[in-house]
Amino acid sequence: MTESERVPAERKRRRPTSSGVVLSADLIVDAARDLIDSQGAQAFTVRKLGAALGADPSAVYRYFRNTEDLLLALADRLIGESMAGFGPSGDWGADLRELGLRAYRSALRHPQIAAFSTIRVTGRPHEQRVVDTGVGLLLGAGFDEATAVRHYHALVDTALGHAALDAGVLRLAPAQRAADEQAWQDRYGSLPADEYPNLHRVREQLPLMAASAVERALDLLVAAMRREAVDRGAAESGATEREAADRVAGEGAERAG
Amino acid sequence: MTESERVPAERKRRRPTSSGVVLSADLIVDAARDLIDSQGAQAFTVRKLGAALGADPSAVYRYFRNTEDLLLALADRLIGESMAGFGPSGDWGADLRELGLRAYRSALRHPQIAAFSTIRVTGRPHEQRVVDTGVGLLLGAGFDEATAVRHYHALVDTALGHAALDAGVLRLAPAQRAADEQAWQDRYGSLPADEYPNLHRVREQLPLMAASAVERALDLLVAAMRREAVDRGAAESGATEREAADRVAGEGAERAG
DNA sequence: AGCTTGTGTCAACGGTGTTGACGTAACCTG
DNA sequence: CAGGTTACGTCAACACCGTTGACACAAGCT
Repeated sequence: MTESERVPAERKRRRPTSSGVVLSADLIVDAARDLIDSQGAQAFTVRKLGAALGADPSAVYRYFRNTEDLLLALADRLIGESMAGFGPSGDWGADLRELGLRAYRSALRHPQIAAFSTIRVTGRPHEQRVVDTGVGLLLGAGFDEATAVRHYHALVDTALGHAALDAGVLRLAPAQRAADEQAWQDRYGSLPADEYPNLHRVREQLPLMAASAVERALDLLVAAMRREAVDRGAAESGATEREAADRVAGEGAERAG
Repeated sequence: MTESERVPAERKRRRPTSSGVVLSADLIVDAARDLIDSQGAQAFTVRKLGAALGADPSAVYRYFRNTEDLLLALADRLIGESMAGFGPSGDWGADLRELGLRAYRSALRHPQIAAFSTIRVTGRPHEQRVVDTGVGLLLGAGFDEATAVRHYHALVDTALGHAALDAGVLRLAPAQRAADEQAWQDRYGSLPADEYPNLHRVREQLPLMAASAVERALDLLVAAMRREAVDRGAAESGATEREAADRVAGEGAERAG
């Protein structure tokens, strides 16, 4: 885990800090996550991290090249956590939806990280595991390699994109969020029917926009993929489909351990 | 435009700076955009902005409360620019796709701005115009009010979400981007077939993931909406039941507060 | 002409990430 | 059990950052 330390070799000389803590890459990642969770996103600082660890801030640089490197390691850990306990149900469409939702939720749980690091391909083990699973679901559904990759990409990026979007709302201070919402209602609440006829017509439905659209977007994506799979299945014979699905299911069970 | 100045009143005493430039909110927004466009996102700094303007950095605070206020004003301008020249073609699906793509492109054109400003509802005229147009397209396609709002929301948020995602890549310096891509290929290029069977199988298609998935996602969304519209048209009487079910299902996904 | 005051400038504060030098303690060798 | 290497924690410093309060001055009004 957390492979990209500054010095990739295993550590032997584990000297405790002045406060007695024995540092490690994992411990630092833990502290970073706790800091972000408890203090809020903008409270994350190398100096505060050092204080939370009971160590000099610069000690972090013995383990990570820079803060971004550290945040990437944190992002990968979150990916792993979000997928804990996930196992294919047999319905590839529902599984893909679940996969996207899990990515969304975990990204959203840590707004700062979501807005900053879901944008990067971490390329780390947890991420690779998820990609393998997701692509496997689509291959099992009968899509060819290129289409499976493209559809997986569209689905996951959509989930993460919504997360990045919604994370921004969470990053706002509560007071400002309330003010924003009020301003929104003020502006959209009373619309001139002649100038904005469509907005006027749907004015009673506009509060629907306050909720995240991620589930709806995922539903639509999966629906489109399902339809496409059915069309493909009608054209060819669906014999291969069941075999591949079995392969995916077996792999998911193995991952849990 | 640019409404949220520190002092909303119109300015009268326009004293030139030491370098002879006469400041204004618009001029500052212009300079900020030029700076971001030319120097890159992370080059944006109040101090550098001051230098680019030929003024003391603190002069900016006579026009905007803080940097975020300034960037919001900039975001507002971009919304207007992105929709310039848009006109419905008659194919509502294609128009919706175009609407989403325009939102995506304009957000992406200024990565730094996209990363944080797509999260805010500006509630200003430009935005209202876009919402009215998009909802109108869906109403014209035969969707009821609630569905039109929800589908518009899903489409636009997906486009903006992808923009926020892809903007992160653009925010990286070119050298780092290349290094990232190389690292990505190294990690995903040679994966053990036994551990990652699906990734191994699609390994030749993985470069497809380097490109943005926004068009593919929009295509899938529009395809799903088209299919739904056809179904609704075919069985007009059964619409009410499905609608009620939708409303119940949609209530679970509120943004966390 | 004189007064008010808006506005540009200056200096400063308290932060930030990051680095290079340094000492010391932990491990390896003998 | 002694000595040497050196990894790693610490310290001080650098170059930035956003933001603010005091100040000077010129624009505009009376």
